[in-house]
Amino acid sequence: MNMEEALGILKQKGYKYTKKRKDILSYFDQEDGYRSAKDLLHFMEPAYPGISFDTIYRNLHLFDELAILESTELEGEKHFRISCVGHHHHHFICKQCGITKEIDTCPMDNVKGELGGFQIEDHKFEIYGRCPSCQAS
Amino acid sequence: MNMEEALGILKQKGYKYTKKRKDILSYFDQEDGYRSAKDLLHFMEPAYPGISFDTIYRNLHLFDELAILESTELEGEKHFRISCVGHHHHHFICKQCGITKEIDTCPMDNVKGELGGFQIEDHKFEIYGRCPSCQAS
DNA sequence: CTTTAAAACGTAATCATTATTATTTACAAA
DNA sequence: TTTGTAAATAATAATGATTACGTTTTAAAG
Repeated sequence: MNMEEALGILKQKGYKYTKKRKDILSYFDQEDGYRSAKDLLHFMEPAYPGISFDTIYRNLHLFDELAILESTELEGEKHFRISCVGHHHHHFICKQCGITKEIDTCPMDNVKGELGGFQIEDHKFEIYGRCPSCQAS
Repeated sequence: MNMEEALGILKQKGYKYTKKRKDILSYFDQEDGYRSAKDLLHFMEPAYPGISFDTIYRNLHLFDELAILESTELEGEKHFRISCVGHHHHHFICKQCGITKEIDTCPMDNVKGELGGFQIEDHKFEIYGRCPSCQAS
C-alpha cells in the first residue's frame, strides 16, 4: 500500500481529502513498523500545534477500517502500520523500535485438523524480539 | 496446574495464604478459559462486598508472574486463565465465552529460517472463533 | 502471645481511548 | 465564484482499565 492507493480508497469511498490525512498517511508510508497513536501525535504536533486526540484516533480507526492501515495490540496500546495488502502474512515485530519483518509462514493449514467443530474466525501470529540494528546498538 | 500446585508455589515463595487468594485460584481452577479482572471481581463480590481493585489486580499480576496464571490481551482488556504448565502450547479462544482449546501445533520451528539475524524473544499464536457450544446457542 | 512483613482497604491518580457539541472546512452544484 | 451541506476538526469532558499510595489489618513464624 502506498499513498496514491490510500488516497484513492479515500476518494472512492467519498471521504474528504485533508492535509492532515495526507500527512498521517505519509507518516505511515515512511515508517516501516507498528506505531502508536502517541507516536503519530508527536509526528503531527510540529506542523499542527494543538491537534486534537480526536483527529488522531478517528483517522486511525477510519484507515484501519478501510484496510489502509493494519493494527495490533502491543502492551495495552493499539499500534498501526501501513497495510501490506495482496497476500496473507504475519510479522516479526521489534520490541525496541517497532519495525516489522514479514513472515510468509502461516500455521493455520496445519492447525485446522485439531479444531473440528470449532468455527475459526480469525487468528494472530506474531513474533517479538530485536531486529538486527537494535541488537547492534 | 491445579489448586494444590498453585498454593504450593505461593508457600514456597513466601507469600501468604489468604482466603481471598484461595478463592481467586478456585475461580480460575473451575473456569477453563480466559477471564478478565472484571469477571473475577464479579465472582468475588458476593463473598467479599466492597473488595478493592487493588486486591484483584495485584493478585492477578502476582499469579501471572509466578506462572500460576497465563495472560493475553483481548480487545483492550487483559484476560487470565489457569496456566497449562508442562508443555509449550497455544490456544483457540472462543470470542463469545472465552473458553479455550489447546493447540499443539507451534509454528516457530518452520519460521526460524526466515528470521536470520533477528533475535527471537517471544511469540504469540492465537486462534479466535466460536466453540461448538456457542455455535449451538 | 507477640512481632513483623505482607496483604488488603479506601481512595485517588494515570493512561489510553471514546463521546459530545460547536465550529470550521472540503467539495460539488448553482 | 459563491454558496450549501455534509464531513472533519477542535476543545473539552467522560469513560474504562489499570496502577499507586498511605493506612490498617492479618497470616504466620518465633
